[in-house]
Amino acid sequence: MYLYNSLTRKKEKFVPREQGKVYMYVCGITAYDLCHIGHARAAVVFDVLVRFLRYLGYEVIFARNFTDIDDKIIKRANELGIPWNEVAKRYIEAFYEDMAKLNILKPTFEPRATEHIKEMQELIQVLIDKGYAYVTSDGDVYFRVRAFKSYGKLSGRDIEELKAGARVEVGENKEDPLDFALWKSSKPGEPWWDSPWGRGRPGWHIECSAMSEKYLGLPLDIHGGGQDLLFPHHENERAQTVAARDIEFVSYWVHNGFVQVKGEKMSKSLGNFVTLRAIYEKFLPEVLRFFLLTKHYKTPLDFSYENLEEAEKALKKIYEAKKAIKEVIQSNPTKNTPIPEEIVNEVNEFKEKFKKALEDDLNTAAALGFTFNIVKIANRLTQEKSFKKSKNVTSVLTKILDGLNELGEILGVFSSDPDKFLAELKNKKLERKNINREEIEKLVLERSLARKNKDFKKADEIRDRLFKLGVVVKDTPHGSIWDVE
RNA sequence: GGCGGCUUAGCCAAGUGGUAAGGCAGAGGUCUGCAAAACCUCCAUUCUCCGGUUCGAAUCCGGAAGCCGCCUCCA
Repeated sequence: MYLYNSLTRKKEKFVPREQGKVYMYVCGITAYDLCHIGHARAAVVFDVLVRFLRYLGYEVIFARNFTDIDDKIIKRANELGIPWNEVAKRYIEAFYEDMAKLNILKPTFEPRATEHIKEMQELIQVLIDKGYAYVTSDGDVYFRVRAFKSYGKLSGRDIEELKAGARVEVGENKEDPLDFALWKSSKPGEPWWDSPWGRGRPGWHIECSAMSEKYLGLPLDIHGGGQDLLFPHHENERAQTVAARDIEFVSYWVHNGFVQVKGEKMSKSLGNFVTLRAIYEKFLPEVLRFFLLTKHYKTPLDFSYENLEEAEKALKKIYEAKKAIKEVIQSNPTKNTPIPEEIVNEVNEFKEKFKKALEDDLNTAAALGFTFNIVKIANRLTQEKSFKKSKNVTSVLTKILDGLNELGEILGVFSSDPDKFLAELKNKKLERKNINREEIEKLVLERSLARKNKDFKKADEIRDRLFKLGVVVKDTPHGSIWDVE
């Protein structure tokens, strides 16, 4: 397995600290609002990484945190007129619902910041004792950035240049503008915890350092998150842990690229975000997941409903091939037809190629390319008369189907039952395009009757009508079937 | 301004020195009452541009242009 490591800015061979085990941490959400596609991308990317590492035989111990106390949560609570912990609870629940639909596996640990105040305080105390942090007269605690020599190493920043852009907020009492908060004294009306430095609450960065170490030990094999977390969040996490423990924090830093809309980053501040719930109203979650995997995880991914529809078509193509395979296998063919060698070879190589692509810095786009190659072969075997009545073809098809299911399980897509998926997809598209099912079925029946009576003129008229409604009819030996365009 | 990234067909997108995967759209054919789906064939002599290294470059080096991100909360 090779991974691009943000720390070294190189693709590197992945070697975990303990043989056969991977300790992985990913920054989760701050629970103050609904998740959008950007959150989904991060979740899917690291979910696939976990699944693939497990497929390779590693035991993966995976922690993903919830930031459940933070300025934004307090702000949101004031807006909604409910307690801050209610805000966190509400959005954590929403997160679970949205992620379950996306087929994201549950991490081994899901630590919450508010449940680890003690661990954070202990870590802060170590930093104070070692001279890496200081307490102000207001009861805030700051990290002394200049005391930490390799600050900026992860994000490739120069401390002098950072200084030029650094700002000091009103009321802050820092030694240096670069210093960041480890502990913030509470203002009236804000939640607080007791601490050696007075009542207050933790800064954002310290939770990840404290919780990742507690659950996974050091150094973490993999630390993931969105590219936007690289600076300052991850840089600060690294500073805290390295300064306190005198050991490198993370072996492999992995950052996923942004989801963009018309070339711009999708974000709260730009207001161009699309929530997962909005997507789910129109598309199956699996379609979104598939879409998110069509591009390499590091590069920006442009979101549009057109692109989602393309992903939907592509995914449908795989499921239709699976459905056809199932049907041929169930028909118990008896003949024996020689299968061209190149087909046999390609089927045999499929899994290996797919795996190679994922081993190369999780190249899901390339893996999907190989998937379509095999889909094409499967279609040929199920559609061509000479093949589809053959017994030996069935064994090849079984191999393809098993392969698709096995590999689909890594990506978390196209591994469901095809009939189930296609039925759900049809419903979703009917809903999306506002098509009345009864009306369509009535027309299709009418047309079938007309065809039976060889009244092709009427049949074609009805077909045109259906087409205008957004429905395509296909005539098969077993009768007419229809689908949403 | 500093740092980083990107630019491959009408669109989406792989490809990190050996002669351009895949998907969508499009054209022709097989099948079909006609269609649809599927299959077969075709669809980038060329990878933003200009130089260079090399037997050989989309891939390496230098330069230019355009776009994007981070530098403040953000997946």
